Amino acid sequence: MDLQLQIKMNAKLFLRDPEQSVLGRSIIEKSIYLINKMGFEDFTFKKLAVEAGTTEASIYRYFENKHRLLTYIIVWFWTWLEYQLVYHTNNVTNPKEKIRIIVQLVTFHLKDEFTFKHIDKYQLYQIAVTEGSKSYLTKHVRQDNKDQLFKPYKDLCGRIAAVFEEYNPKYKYPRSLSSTLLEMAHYQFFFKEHLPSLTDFGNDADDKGVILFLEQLIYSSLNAK
Amino acid sequence: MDLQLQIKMNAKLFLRDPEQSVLGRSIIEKSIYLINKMGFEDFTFKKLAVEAGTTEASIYRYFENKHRLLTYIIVWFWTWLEYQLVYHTNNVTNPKEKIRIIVQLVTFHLKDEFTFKHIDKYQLYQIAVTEGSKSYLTKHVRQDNKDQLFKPYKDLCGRIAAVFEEYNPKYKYPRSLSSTLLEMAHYQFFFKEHLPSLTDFGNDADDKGVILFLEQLIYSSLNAK
DNA sequence: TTAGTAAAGATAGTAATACTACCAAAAAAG
DNA sequence: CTTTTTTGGTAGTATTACTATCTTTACTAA
Repeated sequence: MDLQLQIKMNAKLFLRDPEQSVLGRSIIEKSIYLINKMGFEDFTFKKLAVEAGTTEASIYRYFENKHRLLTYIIVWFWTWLEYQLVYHTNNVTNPKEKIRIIVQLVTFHLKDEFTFKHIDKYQLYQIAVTEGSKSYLTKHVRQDNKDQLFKPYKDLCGRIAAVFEEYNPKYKYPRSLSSTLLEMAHYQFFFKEHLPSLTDFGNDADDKGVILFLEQLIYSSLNAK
Repeated sequence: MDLQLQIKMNAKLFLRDPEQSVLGRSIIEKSIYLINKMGFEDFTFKKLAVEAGTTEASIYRYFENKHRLLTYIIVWFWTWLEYQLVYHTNNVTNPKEKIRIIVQLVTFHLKDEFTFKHIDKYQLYQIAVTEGSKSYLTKHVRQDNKDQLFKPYKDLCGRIAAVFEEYNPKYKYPRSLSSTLLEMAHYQFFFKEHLPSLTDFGNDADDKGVILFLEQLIYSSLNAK
């Protein structure tokens, strides 16, 4: 099965909707490739224009600046994560099973039925790990938040928090535990790869250790009296 | 009591040691002021030169580029945190009391006896919260790590992990729990201020909720069987 | 069929940024 | 005291981050 899904994005994220044209989709595709390859700091609209076979001016017709483009792709990723969460927990009643699925999802270990011609989800995941927090760690975070740019992240966080509350209605920090899970899924993975002594998984070939740590963190916190 | 302390920095962090000259110390002082005021993205060496009453070229004699300067002040902060940790837990034997001190320290709620003429520690703490992770979330993190730039962060993480192990020698993830604490102390604080629905402390006037959450997270994880 | 309109491309230009090369003054060392 | 080293100042370049304008292409609707 090859399901098609169109992710609807907040119109404030772009000047012209990149989903609606060949050039727009190419801009997204090549951004993901380039940001992942060279890092957000070295990524420029000039390089993107060359890669996409167009000009800087044309890219500026879609996105105000490179930070908005980063926010666009990161928000796309969060929105996709929320879709996946809903899709995979739809018929699941046991909150313990839901939590298992959530951890698999945020560590990118869940099989995904959806495909997007112009979006390489694994590359996008890697960008989310390394560059994701840069989308909100800015001085304009409050204005961006007012413009609802981070709604998909907050919705995802809220949905995971609701599962935590379902598991233990008396637990006092469902949202903070949820944002901790979301951030740490990325950070522990980054640390494991690049700064291994900040983790206990330095020599591991796979991500099982990270997953076990996250599960231990969640369950011990939710089960504590 | 007004204790003096000279923090020794890895020589790879600078081209010329800023601690050794009036201009150097002014560069550090004004960087902290400007990065905190305008955010790292809008901070430039030109603006810093104007603020410090010098020229761009003079600043380039001290630091290769603005990212290195950010790394310098963030690493300084980590080093200071480790000094504080050692200083405040020196005569403490009870690991539970040590953990209480650690949480107070990483949330910046511990009284500090040391002063530095040119470093405003509260401003530096705010930079650590918002810009800290940008020092290592780069494509050159591996080379920087080889150059030992992040040693103070790893040492701090290791020291906290050692306390966790002291509290429970059988606990399997002391380092990951330590890096989780260090990151989340900053992130929960940032979220509380700017994206409150990612936390459970949106309406709180103080940081008590964040502190209780972090303690609950640590103790439930360390106490779980 | 053709006139209208919107998207995309081409070209050029500006201000700021990131950095380098080189020069001058002061301090320290022999 | 002269020489060398340190330190700061001046001036430049390439790149980046945009903006403006004009032409071409493409689709759209009378």
